[in-house]
Amino acid sequence: MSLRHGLLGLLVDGPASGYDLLKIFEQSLAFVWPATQSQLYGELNRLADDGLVVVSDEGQRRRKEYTITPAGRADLEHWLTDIEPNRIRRNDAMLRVFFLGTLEPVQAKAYLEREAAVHEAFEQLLIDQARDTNWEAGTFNRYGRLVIESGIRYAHTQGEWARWAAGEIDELGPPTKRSGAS
Amino acid sequence: MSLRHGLLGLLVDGPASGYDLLKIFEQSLAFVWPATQSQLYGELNRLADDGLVVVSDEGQRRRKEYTITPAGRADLEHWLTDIEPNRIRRNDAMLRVFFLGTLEPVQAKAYLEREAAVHEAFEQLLIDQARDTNWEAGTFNRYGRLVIESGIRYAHTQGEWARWAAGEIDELGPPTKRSGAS
DNA sequence: CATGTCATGTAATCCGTTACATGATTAC
DNA sequence: GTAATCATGTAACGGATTACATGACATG
Repeated sequence: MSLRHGLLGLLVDGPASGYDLLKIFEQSLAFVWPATQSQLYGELNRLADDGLVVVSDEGQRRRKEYTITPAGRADLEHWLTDIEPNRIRRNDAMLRVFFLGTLEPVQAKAYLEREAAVHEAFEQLLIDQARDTNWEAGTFNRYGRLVIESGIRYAHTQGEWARWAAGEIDELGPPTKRSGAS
Repeated sequence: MSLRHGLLGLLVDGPASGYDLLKIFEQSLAFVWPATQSQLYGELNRLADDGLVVVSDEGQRRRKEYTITPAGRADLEHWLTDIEPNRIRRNDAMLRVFFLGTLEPVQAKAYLEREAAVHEAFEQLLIDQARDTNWEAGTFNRYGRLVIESGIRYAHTQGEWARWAAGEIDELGPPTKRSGAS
């Protein structure tokens, strides 16, 4: 139900169309909660069915403008204060690390160095974005700054970790092959 | 396709049943890639259909022991070296931070302090687990140590971030309510 | 009048979760 | 003999991804 509440949260800042919300999603929420166009339009219709938003205006080009209702605001607040966040954090890149021992050490090391490079680049991207954003405008952006700071710290430690881990490979030595050889 | 390759990776360490693999998943891979019993048994059958594993033995109590095939090993290696990891990291807890401005500052602060506490507790849990594990046994565990170290660093920085963010709330001031009030 | 952008929707498929169902063996 | 553990499977449902489809308006 996170997409649903993501949309409600954006609508607190004012009425918007699905198209508007999609653009905002892509620029801001996408790194913590990506959503496709399909999913977003579907969810808006369901929110309207449930009375958490209303179509407050129909503009040109079939545009439907949605406004959050009091019920929607209540639901958002309930979500924020009473529902435990889902702590499940799937991490494809980290899953692979478990199995690096099945590769030659050179390749395992290459994998970790690539990870380091990716995180370092991403950190720089976030730093640039933080610098170029006007943090004054709107509640939403003010808290967005906290989120981007978390992203920067995350990318930084992951980069550091990957560099350290790449160094550890030499000490771990060659793979032990069970079942097949031995 | 991560569950699939997680299973293949575990089977490199030797033949195992679905039941065995489920236990290993729960203890080790679960924090980076949780899987349910249902999903796991289903995927093993699909792996067998695709010739990446074979049923090498049928034991008591309907137990089926799976062994990875050369094709399975090749597929695992291909995944590890040629396929870019999926970088999408959905984060329910962080999504909420975008919308903390819709709450009273006291509540926003409470949310972040709770986050800090959760991460600090989790960090301690991982530190204890790292201390109590025998890191000598098997390739798998040796790389598992790198993963757990990453978890410790992640939990640590997230905890630090949440404490810092809680402190920032005072400076961000009261929420600006658009659409409804104003 | 053709192309681009604004704007919304549907359908197929995949992955993951929850719940249910059942059988075989061991330990008390 | 009954409870616990080992062991595997199915069915229903929901969320996410991809692809496809279409319409309306603006610009050159």
